[in-house]
Amino acid sequence: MLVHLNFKSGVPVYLQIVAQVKDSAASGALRPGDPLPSVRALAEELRVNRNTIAKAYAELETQGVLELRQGSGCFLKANGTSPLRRAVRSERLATELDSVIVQAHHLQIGDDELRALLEERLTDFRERQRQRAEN
Amino acid sequence: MLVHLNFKSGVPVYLQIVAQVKDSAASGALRPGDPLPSVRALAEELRVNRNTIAKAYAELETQGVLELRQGSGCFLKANGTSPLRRAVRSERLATELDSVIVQAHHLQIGDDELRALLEERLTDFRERQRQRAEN
Amino acid sequence: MLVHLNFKSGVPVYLQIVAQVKDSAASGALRPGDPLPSVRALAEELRVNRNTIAKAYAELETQGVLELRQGSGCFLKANGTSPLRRAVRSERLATELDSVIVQAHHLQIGDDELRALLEERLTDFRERQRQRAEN
Amino acid sequence: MLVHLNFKSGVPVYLQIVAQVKDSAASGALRPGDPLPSVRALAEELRVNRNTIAKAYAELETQGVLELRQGSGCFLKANGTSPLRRAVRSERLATELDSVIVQAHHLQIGDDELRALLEERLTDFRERQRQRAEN
DNA sequence: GTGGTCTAGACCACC
DNA sequence: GTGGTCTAGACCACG
Repeated sequence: MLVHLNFKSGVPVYLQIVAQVKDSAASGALRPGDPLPSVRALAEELRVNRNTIAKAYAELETQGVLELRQGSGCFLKANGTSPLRRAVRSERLATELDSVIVQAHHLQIGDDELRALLEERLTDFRERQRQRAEN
Repeated sequence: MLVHLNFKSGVPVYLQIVAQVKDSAASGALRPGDPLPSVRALAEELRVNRNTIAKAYAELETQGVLELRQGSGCFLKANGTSPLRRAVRSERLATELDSVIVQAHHLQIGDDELRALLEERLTDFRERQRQRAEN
Repeated sequence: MLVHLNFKSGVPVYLQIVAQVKDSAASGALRPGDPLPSVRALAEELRVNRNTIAKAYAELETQGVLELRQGSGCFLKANGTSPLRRAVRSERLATELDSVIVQAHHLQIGDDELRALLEERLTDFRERQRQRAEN
Repeated sequence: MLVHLNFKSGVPVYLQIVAQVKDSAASGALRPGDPLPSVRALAEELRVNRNTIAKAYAELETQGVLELRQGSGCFLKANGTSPLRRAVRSERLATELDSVIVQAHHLQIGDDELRALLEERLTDFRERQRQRAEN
């Protein structure tokens, strides 16, 4: 699992988690039957209260995205949301990219610098993924 | 002024206003020196309390986007007035980029596709700016 | 915490609180990481509305003096975290110095006497800091 | 006349004017019978509404500091405030200097830089005085 | 008319 | 318990 939280966006943390799990399910990154991290594990990873994770998982369960099985953990349900077409997935990202571009304008950051920053963060991200895989 | 609010998103109303004014300023829909609707007028238009608008405008003032003058009103500031250090500005954008990268990961969108999408949105943004400039 | 309010001065209450917290932080009466009274507690102590305290604390957060954590409270940040550009910082201080110079002019206090007074207050300030450090 | 306004201090502008005129009178910088600038002249100089100046002058008149003579202008009254002793005058400035020092601490501006900044502003001030005298 | 401050009291998200 | 947001309505300073 890989969740990135923004504590200052005003979006409730548990909804950020819900959205990211649903995205993973819709895109096929998570497949039916896949296990999710336990509440306490994810809470520790994200440095967030367990109640917050529990709330997100509960919300995901009522939405039929996952299934909580007592004692054995938490799994992605088979009849999840219908997988998103490639175009739809791009569209979602485009909205966020637009917001980044506006922000760059106000911070007086030019296009080239923005591209360079993207490369930097991508490299950083891949590095973190590798470390995660080794553990 | 064109501000559209989503009361169900969970995003604070005042932050929605901040984002949309910044967007208008960045795209050129609003130009430096342009007056914005008065606190009272916008509050009435959006059917929101005066204090909520005041909070949004105050936030925009601290971000250097607009200038509030007692008794006279509210005006768009010239760009290039960000009071932040360069390093801080990059850092802020990096946080947003990280969030985009994680979402791309959840949506199973690869690095190359992400780069291409950024170029597409940048082109689009510059195009919109040019159109505004011509009017 | 020791905050004293003057309701007749015409200075907004929330700014009086901001100034006094900054003073405590600068002199060492408050140390990095120290918890501040909760919004509710300080509001009750000062017999002021909760919103007023919240506004003061929010201002102090944007100035990099404290950190507000949802559900956990309010803590003094380490110094050296001013998010402003060096040039902007000098400019802010210059404005205050100009005001001092004009007041000196009105009080018929010459440049040399002003310099001497600055040295006296600086010595005094460093002395107070040292005393705090020893405790 | 030389008045320096701080529009963001939260202190009403008219009270800032009142205080500075009273200081000049108390220190002897202004003497009984001295003329003050007309309402409209001072309003123009300070880029402030004439009502604001009128309010300050009215306040000063009720406090017995000055006298408004119809058609001929505005003059400092003879039985003004008692002149301040040197020690008292220094004390007033000390309070403002303390606030500057605290501000410098938060802006991470060291003692030497502060001294340099004071010299710069003093030079600037004397320069402006000379220009004023030439007109 | 403008924005700024403050109060009183409500509801929410989070620990 | 914590801080964050929002409403409703009051008063002030300023143009």
